[in-house]
Amino acid sequence: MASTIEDVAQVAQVSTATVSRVLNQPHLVSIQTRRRVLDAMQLLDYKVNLAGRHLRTNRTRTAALLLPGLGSSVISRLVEGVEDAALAAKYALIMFSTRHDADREAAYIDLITRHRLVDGVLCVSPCSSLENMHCLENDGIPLVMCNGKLDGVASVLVNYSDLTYQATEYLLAWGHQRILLLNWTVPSGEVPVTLHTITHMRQGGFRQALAATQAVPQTLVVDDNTEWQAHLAHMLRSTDRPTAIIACCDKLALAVYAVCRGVGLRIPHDLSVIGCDDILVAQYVDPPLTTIRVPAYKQGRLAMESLLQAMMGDAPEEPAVHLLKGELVLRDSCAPPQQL
Amino acid sequence: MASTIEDVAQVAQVSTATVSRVLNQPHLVSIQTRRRVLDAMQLLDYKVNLAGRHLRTNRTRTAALLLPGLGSSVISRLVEGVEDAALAAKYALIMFSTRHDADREAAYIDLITRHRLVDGVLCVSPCSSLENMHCLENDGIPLVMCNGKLDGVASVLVNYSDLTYQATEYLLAWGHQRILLLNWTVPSGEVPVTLHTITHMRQGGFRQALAATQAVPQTLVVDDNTEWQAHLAHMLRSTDRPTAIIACCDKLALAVYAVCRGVGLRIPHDLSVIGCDDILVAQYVDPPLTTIRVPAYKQGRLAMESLLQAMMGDAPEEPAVHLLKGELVLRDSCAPPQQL
DNA sequence: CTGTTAGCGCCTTCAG
DNA sequence: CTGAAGGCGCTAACAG
Repeated sequence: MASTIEDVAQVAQVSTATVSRVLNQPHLVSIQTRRRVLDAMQLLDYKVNLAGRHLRTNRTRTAALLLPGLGSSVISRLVEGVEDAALAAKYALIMFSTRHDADREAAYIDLITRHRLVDGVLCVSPCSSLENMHCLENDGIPLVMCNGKLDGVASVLVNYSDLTYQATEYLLAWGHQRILLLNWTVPSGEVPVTLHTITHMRQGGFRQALAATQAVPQTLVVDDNTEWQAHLAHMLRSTDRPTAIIACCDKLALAVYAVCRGVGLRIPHDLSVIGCDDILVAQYVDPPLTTIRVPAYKQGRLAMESLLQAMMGDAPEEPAVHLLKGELVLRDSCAPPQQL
Repeated sequence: MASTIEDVAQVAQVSTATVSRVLNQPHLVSIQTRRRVLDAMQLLDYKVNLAGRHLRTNRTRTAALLLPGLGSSVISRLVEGVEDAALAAKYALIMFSTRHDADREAAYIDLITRHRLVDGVLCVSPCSSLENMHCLENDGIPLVMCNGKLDGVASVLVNYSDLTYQATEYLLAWGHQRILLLNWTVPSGEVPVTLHTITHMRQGGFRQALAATQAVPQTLVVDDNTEWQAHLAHMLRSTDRPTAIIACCDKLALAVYAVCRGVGLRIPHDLSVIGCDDILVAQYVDPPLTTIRVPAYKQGRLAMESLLQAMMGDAPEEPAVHLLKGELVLRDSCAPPQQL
């Protein structure tokens, strides 16, 4: 059916070793021979059989990409970075999206380790337990993380701590005293703190900025369901309501917009709002949303490059940890607090 | 290093053939032997080497997923459907996102065909030329398309024609006479019409709905750049401006919101707007956006199931073409046209 | 620069 | 129900 190097060798009147060399170390083959081999390949419409190569080399040139989910613009840009780096090195990507489900993530990791179908794993915002990650470690499969940190594992982090600090400072500078942080819930169970860096970094930066002031940090935890919206509406109706909100993503920030309309508060006059991610529509809404922009593409690219290094075998002794900067994008959703 | 079936066979005191059977046709092995083999596997922490299996079976149990891009909620739900179907059948997915770039898509297809690294290809909203697709066909690699149609190729389509028809009817029923369709541009070059089904279906449904009326169909083509926004602003300032707009996605619809604010028109009083995709924020904006919701998860699931069938070898004679229904989600962005 | 050779790990007939 | 044996396509020594 499909032609093999043997067929090519026969047509080109050379040995299979030479054909293989043309494929992998062309500089070791004389121009004339190379030409003959390439012609034969074209003639036979030859295609390398990767299974054979993988079996022989014991490497698949494939990496697994473990994502928390798709459909977020940040993730998608991150993936583009990963993809570009992988393709430049001729690596393929097998994708798994866990949809923020720890069980699913565990199942995927099990699948990966049980089948040895990849040379390395790139894990973005891991949500499952520590054991799973160590499972990979122990198997000697190179691992790099984005937005998560584990001892001895290379990772590329965005400094959400500093960004949230900046956002909070920005609001403080405008005189806000009652600022609310709208943050994700941390999955329950004995999940290691180190994994959930974003949520904790955010919290940390927020607290740190407020520590030097009289302002009291308020936090509202957001679950999957929509109860938090009713809760927020209730808070916003009270007399000592927050005058500013920092949301952990733009979608949430825009949900706050809707809650405000329901309650009769106007942004930014009655309430300042800061989002995160800088999604496209953030600039279209009324008022345009002040938000945090994150170097997602760069993050993905760096992470993949780091993983490639590890897969190539020349991993640095001390696993690298990158900490990337983001920026606050000022638009019109913040203003001084109203005098009550 | 890693243990093989040979190691397992030795420990379990059986032949490698038996170990292989335990892996693939356990019912052919006696309970006792099976037990012994499984114990040995556990003891040795045995993992199948897929490369060996692939080489032997000449199948990789892997499918390629060719996406136009990530970061759209529709795509992400579609991918979830694909993923669920694939995993249920124990197939892995290799992902490629073309970012609406025909060259990139062609490169990916070349990669796929040149390496034979997948058993089948699932192509979503293809953007490159016909040849590439036939390239796959000719290679005998099973192919299924989403939102694109090619002769002899199975596909799963959403009936955007009908949906746009419905949306137009809805606006007509409210008395609109000057309706504008905001549609994507069709890539230039000798790109086959059959590929760009969504764009054309939309156009078709729109024209069809207006054909029975005196209303004149207007279309504005949206490019990657933002010039169209200035153009739209200009149109909206004219005396015979459109009184309603159908946008080909919610992001665009929300961009229209912003243009309206710039021009001083109010939605829905001065202008009715209908979007497409029902992104999360569509319900948060002011006014909540009337939009088209599409069964993306189901589409992905069906497409993958269809591809699995083909990869299993029992493809139907006549490649299946599914046509899925969507629905119009009524919110508050439409109203009767203002009396001028 | 090129050829010979020996497997990589697995599945699958064919016998028993 | 189980075992023996061959080979899938490729690469990497080792010779020449």
